[in-house]
Amino acid sequence: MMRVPDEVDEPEVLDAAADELAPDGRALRAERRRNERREAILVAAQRVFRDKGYHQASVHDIIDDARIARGTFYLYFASKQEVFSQLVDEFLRLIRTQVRRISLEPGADAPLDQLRANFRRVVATVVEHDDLASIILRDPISFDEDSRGRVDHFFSQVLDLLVSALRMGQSLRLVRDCDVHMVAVTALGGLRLALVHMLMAHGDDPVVRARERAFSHAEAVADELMAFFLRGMTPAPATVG
Amino acid sequence: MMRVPDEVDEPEVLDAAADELAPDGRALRAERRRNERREAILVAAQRVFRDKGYHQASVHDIIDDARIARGTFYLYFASKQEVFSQLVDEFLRLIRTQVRRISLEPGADAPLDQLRANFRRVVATVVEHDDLASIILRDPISFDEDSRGRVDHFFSQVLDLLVSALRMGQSLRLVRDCDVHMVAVTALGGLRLALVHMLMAHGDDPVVRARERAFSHAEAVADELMAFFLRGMTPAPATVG
Amino acid sequence: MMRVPDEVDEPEVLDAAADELAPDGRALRAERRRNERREAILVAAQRVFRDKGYHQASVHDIIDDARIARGTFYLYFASKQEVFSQLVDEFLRLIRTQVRRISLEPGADAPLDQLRANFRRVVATVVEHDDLASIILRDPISFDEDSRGRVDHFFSQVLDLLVSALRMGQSLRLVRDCDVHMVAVTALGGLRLALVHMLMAHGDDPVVRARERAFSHAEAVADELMAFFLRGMTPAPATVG
Amino acid sequence: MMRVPDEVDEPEVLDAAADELAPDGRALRAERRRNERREAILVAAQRVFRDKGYHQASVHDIIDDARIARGTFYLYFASKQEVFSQLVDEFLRLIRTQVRRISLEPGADAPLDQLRANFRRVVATVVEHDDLASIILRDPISFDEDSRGRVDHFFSQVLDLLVSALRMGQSLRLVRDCDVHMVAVTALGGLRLALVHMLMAHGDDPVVRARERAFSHAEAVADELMAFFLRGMTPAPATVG
DNA sequence: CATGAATGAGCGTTCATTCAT
DNA sequence: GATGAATGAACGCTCATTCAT
Repeated sequence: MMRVPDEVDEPEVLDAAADELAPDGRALRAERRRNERREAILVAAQRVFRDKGYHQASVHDIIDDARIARGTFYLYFASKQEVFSQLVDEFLRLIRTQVRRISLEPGADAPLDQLRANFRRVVATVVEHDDLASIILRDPISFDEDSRGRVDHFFSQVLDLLVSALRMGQSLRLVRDCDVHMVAVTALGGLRLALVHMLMAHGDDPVVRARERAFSHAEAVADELMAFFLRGMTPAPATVG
Repeated sequence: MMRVPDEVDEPEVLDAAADELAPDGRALRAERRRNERREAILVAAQRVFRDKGYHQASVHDIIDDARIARGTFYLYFASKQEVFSQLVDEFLRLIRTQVRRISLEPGADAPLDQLRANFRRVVATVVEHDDLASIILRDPISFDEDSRGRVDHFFSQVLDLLVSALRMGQSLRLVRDCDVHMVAVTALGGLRLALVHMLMAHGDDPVVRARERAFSHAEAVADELMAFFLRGMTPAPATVG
Repeated sequence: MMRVPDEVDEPEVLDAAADELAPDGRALRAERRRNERREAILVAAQRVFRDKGYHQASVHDIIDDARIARGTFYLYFASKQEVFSQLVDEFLRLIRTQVRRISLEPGADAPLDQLRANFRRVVATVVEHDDLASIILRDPISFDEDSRGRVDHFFSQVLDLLVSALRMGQSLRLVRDCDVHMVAVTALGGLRLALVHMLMAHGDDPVVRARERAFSHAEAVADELMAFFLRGMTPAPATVG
Repeated sequence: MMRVPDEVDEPEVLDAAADELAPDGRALRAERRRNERREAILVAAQRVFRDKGYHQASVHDIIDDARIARGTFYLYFASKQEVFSQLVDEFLRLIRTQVRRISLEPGADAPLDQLRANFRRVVATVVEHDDLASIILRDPISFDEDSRGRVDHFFSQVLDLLVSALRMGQSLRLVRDCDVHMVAVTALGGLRLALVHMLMAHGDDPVVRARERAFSHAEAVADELMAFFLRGMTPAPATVG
């Protein structure tokens, strides 16, 4: 989380410098202010989209929350669609960086440990970025067409990942004989709804929090999910995991 | 104001009587046409709501699809909300009639057979009413408030049912020690997404149908779902189911 | 009020007979039913227009009240405007027949007695036809253009009558030196609002009836109006009236 | 998250301060333009409501008259009802400030002089705000429910005022024995219609102006009204007024 | 003759986007 | 760069009138 501001921003600063030839503190500050403003709009939009969904959210809601003028919004984003699209992309990027292919290299951790680590990272990321996650875990029917496409594509990538993992598991005799596509879909659905409930457990409404307290501990959610996926409901001992 | 009593009113009385006691072909046909039209609007609305969600669907879309005038829509339904609400209610009713509590009476079928029968009935109903099911399986954030309430209530009833079934299973040593709420939520999420994919497998787009062909056989879906819920992914033999 | 039905309707019956050449009981009854139906619609329309005004009243309200089908309404009247127009005309005709020019012929009653008789007849007619009167006493801004024109014309005729009566009164030294047009307008306005309150006193709302009980006796209203118009508020004795 | 405190925010603070403490010409001009626009809409709405009444007037009429876009109307007023309501309230306020209770204090003017002053002020206000007055003098049946309530309440207050004034007049032997409620209503009705005709005399239609030229001089109208109310039509000398 | 289903222009209102200041 | 007034297409809904039965 700690970062040295100047280094990260440098490339942008250089671009700006090219315009002026003599970059002084003013340009730097202007650039930084621009980024802050942009970020503030994204944060406001996050809250609004989480609460209302894409179509029901209005630009009015966003600029109200961000305390900026209507026109200012359009200085930073070309449209309501664009700001939503960027939020979606940011979250997809976040999740993608948390999921790593399971390595079967000799020195690697046990596959199930790698799987558990993936689960835990995803769950932690969802909790950390709860607003974004709430948006993406929704049915994309309520998105604009572009974002719907990207989210659908993301989840189909996730499914592909799961399917290939299951196939590998089957070849290793770690996974039983089953329709891997169906199992992948079902597991993803279970994961998604469990994550939604976990977000409720971290929400503001105390009644909902109480109802969903089973989901309040993120790591426990991750582990219980894994246990369920691996062993189902029955008490027969699973030798793995 | 004084009037000589005469037979002036008789024909009317007879007419009215004829209307009520012996409806002729005309009235019958009118009634049937009315019902057909109403049904046609419901079907059109189903398609539109399935494709766009509640808020994004416009009355214009529905009347275009149904090929009727604006006013005609309002002859049959008081509002866009009402037609949506009726679709939602109809589907919830359909599903509720297909799910039966598992009986532990001496003469009853084995609990797992009863469970499997429930699964199969639900899956079959979903396939049979694919448009309605597509609507209800969505995130209710895109519904009107009333319908959202009813759907949320329905799914929370389903969860309650699952939780109590799991508890009973635990007391019978049929279900392992686990967080029943979390398992119930995860199973429901898995079921829901699997049903969504099954609906894709029954849709019109041949590309999608090919991709989802694993879900094309409804009964197989039901059975595989049950197997996954009961035994998870691992090959350890489950003695039950 | 008592009338022999057959005689009054005869001319119309003959018309119908011309069509058929052999008028039997059927044609007679049909004609009578037609008139009754027409009258029923007018009565229903009266109630509706009284309660809602012209533009706010809908054809739906009228056919609901008359318990007929939409189409039936248009069999008897070409439009909502026409039925309103006929109600207006009927009331104007009623009032016109009650107001008679004051005669100065040697054998005639005293002018003030004639005037009082006019007042009383008008007030009695308004009470008797309270629904119609309620409609016409309203501001004609809420009428259709045609009816507004006719009502405006009617009241301007009334004003002309008043003005000429006042001029005559002045020539007879019965009326003081004043702007007769202004006095006529003011008197008419007073009369109209008093009549409106009298109608309230005859309405259904018991609270309103109680508030307006000063207006409950029609003849007293007529006499008090005349007294006010002739003598104003001051106690100076008027030798006339 | 760690940030080196710097002067990044200062310019904003200064800007904000400049906005609030020393509004420049731009802000002032914007404010003025805003008020002008708002006023223009009110004026257009006045004309439209005067010509058509509340229900028959459409937002389309108003924005056409004001030569603005649909959306612009709703920038300044929340609804058609609100703009009407504001016009009504403004006029009621105007009139209320012109009517003062008659003082019987030793040093006060003669009661009849105070009464005449009230009449003249009201008449002058009506002439000055002819459009608003035209609206309010109409039958409130054509208003929205809220405004109808306020106007009805206003006129019932006026009646109460008249009734109590008449009662006081009776106790002072300045008013003859009569039904004060009925006299009050009749006087109010006379006043209202006289004002309506006075507004016609100040309207644009030259034919109407000619017909109503008796009402063209506002003060004369006020005085003639008072004379009529006090003395009626008869020539018997009234010692008062 | 009576019916009531069907029509579509019109209503009041919202909101994403533009642009002069 | 920031503003917010202005825009107008689109929304859900109403209602006077028509017409096949």
